[in-house]
Order: sequence, then C-alpha cells, then structure tokens
Amino acid sequence: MDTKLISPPKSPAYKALLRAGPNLKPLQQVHAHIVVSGSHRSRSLLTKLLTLACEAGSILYTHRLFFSVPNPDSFLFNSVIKCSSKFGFPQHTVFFYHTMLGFRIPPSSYTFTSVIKACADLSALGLGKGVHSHVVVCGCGSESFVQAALVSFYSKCGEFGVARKVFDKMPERTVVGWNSMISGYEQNGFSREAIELFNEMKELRVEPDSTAFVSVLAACSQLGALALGCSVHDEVTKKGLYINVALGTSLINMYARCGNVSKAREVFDSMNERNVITWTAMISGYATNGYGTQAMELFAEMRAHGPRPNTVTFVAVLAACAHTGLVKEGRQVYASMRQEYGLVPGVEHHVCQVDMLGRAGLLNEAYQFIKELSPGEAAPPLWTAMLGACKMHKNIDIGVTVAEHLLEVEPENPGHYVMLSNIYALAGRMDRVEMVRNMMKGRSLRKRVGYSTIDVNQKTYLFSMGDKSHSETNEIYQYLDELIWRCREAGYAPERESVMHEVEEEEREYALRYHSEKLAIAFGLLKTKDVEAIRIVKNLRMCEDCHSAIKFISVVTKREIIVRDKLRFHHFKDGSCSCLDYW
DNA sequence: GTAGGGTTAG
Repeated sequence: MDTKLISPPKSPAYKALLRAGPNLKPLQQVHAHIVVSGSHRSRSLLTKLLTLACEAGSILYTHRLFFSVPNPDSFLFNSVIKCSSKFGFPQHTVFFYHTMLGFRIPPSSYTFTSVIKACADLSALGLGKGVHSHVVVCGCGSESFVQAALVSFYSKCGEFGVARKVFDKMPERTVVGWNSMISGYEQNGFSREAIELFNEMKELRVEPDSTAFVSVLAACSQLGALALGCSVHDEVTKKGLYINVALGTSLINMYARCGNVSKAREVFDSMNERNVITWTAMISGYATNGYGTQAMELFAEMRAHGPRPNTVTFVAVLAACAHTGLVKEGRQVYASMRQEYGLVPGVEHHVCQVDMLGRAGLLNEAYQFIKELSPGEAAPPLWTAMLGACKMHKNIDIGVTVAEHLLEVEPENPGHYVMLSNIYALAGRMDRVEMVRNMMKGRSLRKRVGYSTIDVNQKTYLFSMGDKSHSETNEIYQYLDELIWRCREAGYAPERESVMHEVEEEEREYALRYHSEKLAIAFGLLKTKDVEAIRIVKNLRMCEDCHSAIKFISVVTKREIIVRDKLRFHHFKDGSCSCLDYW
C-alpha cells in the first residue's frame, strides 16, 4: 500500500482551505471560519491561505493577510515571495524581498530563484544585478537553480554575454540550465545559435525535454526551416513525449510559419488540451498563409466551443480580414471586441482596421477612422498603415501629406523615406525621389539590406540582391535570365525600372531582376527535383515585380513556390498567388 | 506545523 495514503489527517480548517482552492469568495468564507474558531493564530493556516489568495489573483488580499501576521518568519516570507513571483506579481515580489531584508531575515536560494525570476519578468537589469551580488555574498552562486534563473534573467534583459558567462561557469548543467540558454538565444533572435546549442546538449548526452523542444521549434519557426522542424517533430514522436499545450502550440506555430498549414491543422486536431494560445496560433497561421476564410471559420468555432478569445486573438482575426478583403466581417469583429468581450482595442487592432479599409480602397474612411480615434496625435503605426494604402491605390496627395508627417515625427525611420520616395516615383516626380534619397544620406540613415534564404539538402543558402558571392554564380544568373525570358514569352512584363516599385529598401541601382528572391528561386530550381515545392524566406517584403515574375515562374516551370516575406506567405501555383494580389 | 524552486507556446 502506498504510504502517502496513510499520512496523518489534516485539520478540518486546512481541509476546508484545500476544498476552497484558489477562489477568492470561498477562501474568504473559510478565513471567516478560521477567525471565528480562534485558529487565526496558526501560521500554517495563514500561510496556506495566503498562497491560495495569491493564486486566486488577489494581491491586495495577499498583502492584507501577510501584514496580519505580527512577526513574519522566513517561511512566510519565502511563501509570499514565491507565490507572488509565480502568479504574476513581480513588483510585489521585489517589495516583499526588500521587506524581508529590512526584517534582517537571511534569504535562501529558494528566495533568490523567485526574486530573480521577478526581475526577469520586469526586465529590471540594475535590480537583478544587485540581487546577483547578494546571491554571491550569501554563497548561493553555485546553486544550479539560481544559475538557471540568472541565465534566463540576463538574456531576457538582453545582456547576452553575461548570460553566456554564467552558463559557461555552471558546474553541473541540468537540462533546465541548457533550456535557459537555448531559449535565451531563441528569444533574442539568435535561432541558429539556439539550434547549435540544442545539438551540443544532445552530444553531451543530456536528454532534451519538452521545454527544450519548444524552444528549438520556435527557432525553426523564426528561420522558416521546415525540413529541420520536421526532423525535430520526428524526434519528439520517437521519444514518445506527451504533446502538452506548449509543445503542441509550438509545433503548430512551426508548421504554420514554415508554410505548411495543413500539417499545423493536423497537430491542432490531434491535441488533447488546447488553450487560447493554441487557437490563436492556428488562426494566425491561416491568416498569414492567406487562408482568410478558414481563419474566420476557426474563429467562429472558437467563439462557439473554444476558450474565450483575448486581444491577441483579435489581432490575428482582424489581420485575416484585412488581408483577405473581408471588410464587412472585419467591422463586425472589431465591434464585437468591446461589445461582446469587453476588450479594449489597442494600437495593433486599430492598425488592422486602417489596413483593412485602406487595402479595400476606402481611403477616406481609413483617414476618418484615424482622425476620430486620436483627436490629437495619432500613433505612427496608424499613419504607416495609411501610407501603405496610399501607395497601393496610388493616392499621391494623401500619401505625400502622410509621409511628410511621418518624417517629422520619426525622422530616424528609414522606411518612411523609402515610402515617400516610392510615392514620388509613382507620380513621376524623379526630382523629388532624388531629394528624398539625399535627405536620407544627409541624415546618414542606412537602409535594411534585403536577403532571401533557401534550404537545399539540409543546408541554408543566403542570397542578397545582385549577390555574386556564390560559387555557381554564373550558372544561377544565366538560368535566371533564361527563366525571365521564358516568362516574358508567357506574358510577363517587368516593371519599368525608372519607377521604383520596391516596397522595401533595396538599392534600385541593381536591376529588379536580380532581387534576392529571384536569385534564390533560380538556385532552388537548379538544385532540386521537379516535384518539390520551392521554399524561400525573405527578411523584407516582396516587391510587386518579383510577385508578378514568380507567378509566371510557377507556370513556366510547373513548380509550386512558397515565399515567406516579412509579414506573411505567398503560395504561388499555376500562375496565381494565395494572397490574391491583395497584400 | 506550513512548500519548495529555475526553463517553454500566440
């Protein structure tokens, strides 16, 4: 018989607390009983009550309970520090930590782990450094739990070198220690380093757990590395790991962000537990891949039997409406945010609305929307969305006004200059184009360099515009020229080079035909078999000329081409694109 | 006579 079952019975009051659980009203009722029965002097009961109150989300009640105890001991302090950190009240954790020090109660490694986590949640670098010194003084510097927390803290504060230093000095690296560093890399955008470290860990015979897989899958998502992501999924399956919510969601996100939506849906359907994040990931996956209708269907299902949507869910749904031209639906969804769910739309939601109206050609309405929303100064992202719409619909007048305004407010943002110069180019005002370029140069603003990557035989190849660094450069350029020629025969008309149509900041001195995505596609076509789809990841948005050219390439080569750009996916097949040219 | 930590997903 299990010995745990014959542990001594708890007091009735304690059992009542357990029954109440982390629910405020029942807890307060039990509290009243405790007071009436005179057992409110019991530390143990109050400690349990306090942690449950905190878990219930009432930090106020937690404070009241804490200060009802005359001489709090280290046990009570550690409890309140731990639960406030765990249940999302990091600033209170710091407060209780300072109070503890004021009471001259020595902190332990248990105290430190919670406090460091709180500092990480607050991104409070200075504060955390102070705690770190204290850790060393107290002789807790070599505790593996404390070290893992420190690694995570430093990387969340962007102090990468320090995080790595702490990691390198760990005497014994638990899987959690590795995970801290791997996720640190991943969250700071160093996906390749994250994957490298993951492999290094396995070589040292540390078994990855589901958390490790979550991080490495996130790294694959960032890179758009489908083949690698699939092999990680295989590994998860072979290990027989249970697909918990985080792992499943991470898989969905990986497949969606690598362009394989149906596989993402397969994972979604196979999961035992799903939460808001899971649903949002799937909806957003549909939205970014151009499946607006499916996104709306899943959202309807979520409203009917899924978890309650939150503000992030609404960003995904509104983006789906904007990108698919579902104006009527978008208006309804936007209104329902407040009316049905009591959620307050934020800047991201407003941007989606402006984007939606603007793309649909309702420029005046979009303009009105911004004006009514912010009688004073509107947020730059709203004007940026408006500007995109002006360029799309070639509305030079509003476009120039908006762009000039943006240049005033954000003179450091190179994107605004590029947009303005593009609008001038559209209007044929080449003198103005030159002027804007000179302004940029004068302010020594650098444009972002565009590049595209493609994976062939598990190797990643990177191309930038006019790139000639590749060993097979001649072959690639020759093939691309031939390809473009075949496209022209099929009806492709390149954009006139005198008009700069590039959405992003690529040099116009280079011919449009050597944009990085075209180079990567040519390389992919040369190197892979006829049946495979070509998958490209681009760091910026695609220009209209490339978009049009790739449609023709998909016809003349009879290949499916999938391009992930900065914002979303383009699935090219038989001469059309999943974005329906509405991007 | 009270618990037990650090890492993870949109």
